[in-house]
Amino acid sequence: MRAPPAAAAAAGFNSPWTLAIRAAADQGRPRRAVALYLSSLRASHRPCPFALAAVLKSVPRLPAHDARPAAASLHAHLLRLGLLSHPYPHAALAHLYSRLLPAHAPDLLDGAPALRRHSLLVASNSLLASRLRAGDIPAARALFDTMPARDVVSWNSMVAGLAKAGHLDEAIELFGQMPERNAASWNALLCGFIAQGQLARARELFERMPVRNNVSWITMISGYSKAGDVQAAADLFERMESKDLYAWNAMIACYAQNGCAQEALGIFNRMMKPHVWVLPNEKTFSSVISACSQLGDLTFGLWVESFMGSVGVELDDHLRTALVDLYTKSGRMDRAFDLFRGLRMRDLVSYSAMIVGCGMHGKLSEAVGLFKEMSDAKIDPNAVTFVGLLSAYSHAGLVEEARACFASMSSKYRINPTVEHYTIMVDLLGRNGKLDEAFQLIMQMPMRPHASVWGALLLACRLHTNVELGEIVASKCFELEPEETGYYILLGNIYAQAKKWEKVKRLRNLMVERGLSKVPGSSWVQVA
DNA sequence: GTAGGGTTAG
Repeated sequence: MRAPPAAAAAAGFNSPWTLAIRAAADQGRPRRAVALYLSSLRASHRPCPFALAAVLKSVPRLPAHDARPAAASLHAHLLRLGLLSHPYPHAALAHLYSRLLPAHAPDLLDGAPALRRHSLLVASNSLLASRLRAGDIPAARALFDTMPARDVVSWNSMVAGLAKAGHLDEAIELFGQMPERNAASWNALLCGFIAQGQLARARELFERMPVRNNVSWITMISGYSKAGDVQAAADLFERMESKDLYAWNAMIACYAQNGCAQEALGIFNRMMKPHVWVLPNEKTFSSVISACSQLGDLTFGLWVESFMGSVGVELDDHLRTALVDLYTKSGRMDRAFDLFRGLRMRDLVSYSAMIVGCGMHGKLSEAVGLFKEMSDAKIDPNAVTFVGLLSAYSHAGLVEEARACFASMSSKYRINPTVEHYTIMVDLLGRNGKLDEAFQLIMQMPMRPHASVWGALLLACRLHTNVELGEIVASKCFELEPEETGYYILLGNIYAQAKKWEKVKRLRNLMVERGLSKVPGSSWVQVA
């Protein structure tokens, strides 16, 4: 933490209230920061400009719909108190508006108070950051080159901005020229390597950085997480000395996003232990709910929902969407619809979650209605949306509609069908007796057909007792998943239905030969 | 006060 300029080192800069508010803002607990500020007002009758500056810092971290009203009321509050021209709250407010309404960013430099040198530097840094956030590297560069003074924050912003925009060489060059470096400077480079997918290089840098802070660790952990290296992420997490909320959230998200739902809940439980006890926030619960959904653990999900209320976490749109996903997967469609209707803003993710849910539960007209509503709202669908829509048609057995929908993906929406879309189509065509068309579709797939695609067709061959195609398809399945006995059973069922007892016997011998014999014999004839 | 970390969908 930079010391305040001598003149500003007035009482209040490091008062307990200010420190607590600043800490809450830095820990990503904006609501707590606001609550603390309100308490500070009640506790002392003299409002403190430094406390105000600290609370303003937390406003951009509030949920989007709360940030603007909060900014407006704090602005009015400043005016009423006559503190608008105090350099600290003024700079904080200017910065805040630059984040919420970036178009107004140039206003940052015509300050209401006569800006002293250091305040001018802070304001310039805000403007620089705002140009970098907008991705306008030339404008940022121009400002950086003409700034009368630069401090480590200016350099850090520039290095981070260049690195994230993919100009790694320039970032490294600038980093080399820095007159002074702190942990954030190293983090800026680290972040750049990770953004470019250079994990090994990032790790090397991480290991030889002279200073590391929690941000460095978490940047590295989430880098591994995005690269799917869960083990590397977990190893780093365990090595961390003081795990803050961001660290716990990063690890829970890592597990949840990489399909390790059980482990995600395990980490959450650890953080809830009395001797650890870190107060969770919205991000924590997003990942936890996603893990519950993957596990289909409705009971735990319901507990989480009520627990959120008890720790004062508000149900925002992200959380609602995560819950929509959980409830649709658990078959609680009414509850899911209620949550969906309560969204402040419906977006691609929430529409897709709901459409997929409708698809899973055969609610065709709802799925189609939602898709239309979403198109009317000018929200472009993505591959997930079509998984939902296609499975809705598939459930209803509407071959013609599904074909048209599938074709429109690439022709109208420029979305390449994935294995999953092909699987749904193959399953639908197959179940409706269009075995040849399904087979042709698999042959046309631009990617390598996964066993599940062939498996869907094999199921259809059983349904329609097609021995000839069934044998071809089964051989593909055996090849792709040699350990999976289910395909042998399906083929056996086809033979049995066709009364090809000789083939049944030969298949059983084949299974014994391949060491797959521990299958109850009864399942062969069950369907016959 | 300005830089830097975690965010939901099949």
